[in-house]
Amino acid sequence: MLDINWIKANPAAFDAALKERKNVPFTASQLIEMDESRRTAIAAVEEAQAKRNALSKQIGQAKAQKDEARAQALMDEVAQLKDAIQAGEATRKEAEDKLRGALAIIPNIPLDEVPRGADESDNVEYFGRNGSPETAAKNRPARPTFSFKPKEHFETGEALGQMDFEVAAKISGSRFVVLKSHLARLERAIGQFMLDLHVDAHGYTEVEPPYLVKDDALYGTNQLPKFEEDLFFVPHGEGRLALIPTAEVPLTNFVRDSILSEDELPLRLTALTPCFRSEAGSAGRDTRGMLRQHQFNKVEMVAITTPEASGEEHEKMLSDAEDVLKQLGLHYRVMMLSTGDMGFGAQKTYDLEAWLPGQDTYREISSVSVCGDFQARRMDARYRDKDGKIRHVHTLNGSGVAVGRALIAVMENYQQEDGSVLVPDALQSYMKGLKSIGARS
RNA sequence: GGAGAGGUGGCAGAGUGGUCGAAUGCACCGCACUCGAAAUGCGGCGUGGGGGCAACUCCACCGGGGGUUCGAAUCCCUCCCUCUCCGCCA
Repeated sequence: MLDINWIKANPAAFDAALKERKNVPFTASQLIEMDESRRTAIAAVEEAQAKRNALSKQIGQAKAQKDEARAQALMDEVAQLKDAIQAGEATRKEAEDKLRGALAIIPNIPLDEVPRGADESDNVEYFGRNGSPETAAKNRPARPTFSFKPKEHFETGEALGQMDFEVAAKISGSRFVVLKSHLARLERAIGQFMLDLHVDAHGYTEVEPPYLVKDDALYGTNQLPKFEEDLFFVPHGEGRLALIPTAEVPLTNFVRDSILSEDELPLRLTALTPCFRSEAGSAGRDTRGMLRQHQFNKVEMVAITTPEASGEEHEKMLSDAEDVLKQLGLHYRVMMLSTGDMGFGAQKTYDLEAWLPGQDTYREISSVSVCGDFQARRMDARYRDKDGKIRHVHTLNGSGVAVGRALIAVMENYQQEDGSVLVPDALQSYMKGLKSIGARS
């Protein structure tokens, strides 16, 4: 949620900044007009309320003095205000709802350094603050070479008899997978390894959050009101709960409706959870394999910071995610998303794309975003700074990383010509020392 | 799921229809005393919004929503949550 006062002060910047973002339904002048109506309505109703309060106070005094005649006269007078107040309040609510509803579907303003562009073809490769293609090549795992034609993960998995889409379809339909045996264990190992890494080496607090959340929480992290069709809901009492599409939802909402003190920041949380997405708009995309599923596991990182610290925290979070891929020996690149490719709530997003030799391409395996105070305004998450001033926090979130996609990357990068898959060094202790997953395992 | 009790400021805890945004204590901030600190004394100390250059002023908020009333923290309805007991249960 953007600040209407900021829009009022910077209408041209608002219109210019959101030009590159998709589906921005309002101009600054429209929003400013809504705000004018809102404030007019507030002024009207508050004037009537002030009058009513003053008269009511006099009634109390008159009654205390046993002056019933005067009390009655005042009561008659104030009774006439009642309709005006009720009507005024309705007008006010309508005006406020209209403005809030409009602001709720307006995406965040990209930071200046974000490349302007229409879609992912305008994304720009990123090598770090002081990085270059050379330093990146030196510091990241190299792209593997193969003496045979590498297979896609589902070919390998099905040949191993440990990845089963048919059984999954029987049980749950399309976009589900069943993992078995050592591949199931490898999936578990990857998740445990990543979670441990963020907790032990990167300073995050491990969290086991609820997987079912309320609409309010979804609103706070931007899934509602605009992206309802991407979610799974279950009925609950008179209402409903949603299955989390990402642990970002429960973790970020930790700070909803609260005023933190500055020395509690930064707050760094991580969780390994299943994620549930209906993938409503992606019919026909990535239908083969387990790249795009209705359910997958993911390790999520969330950070809550001061406005001053969020930029640096974003770089840290990126490097925390990169560390996972480095330790797993997976070749990757980092893309800074263009304005047209960024998510709704982001000010700036880095995507980590792992090299998938079976697909002969890079695929997104992590997305790390800084949201500024956009979510904080929606959640009313604030902190008291050193001078006692209350300000909105900044929020960041990033995958660290998607477990299912990491499994794909491991399977494709560590595959052998005989169809077996080597276990990366970092995972062997999680696999009881197992070094290779073969057909007989 | 049933019965009962409760939800008030950072915390504890008064307040059952009018001058209550709310006593008191703790915590916190400033000042005085002190070499310094403690103790003590004095003062300050909620959030959001409207108006105003400002001083300031008005409105709303006592779990959420709705209602009664000239007037609601206080009365009524409803929902949520917490606690105790019972039932069920991984």
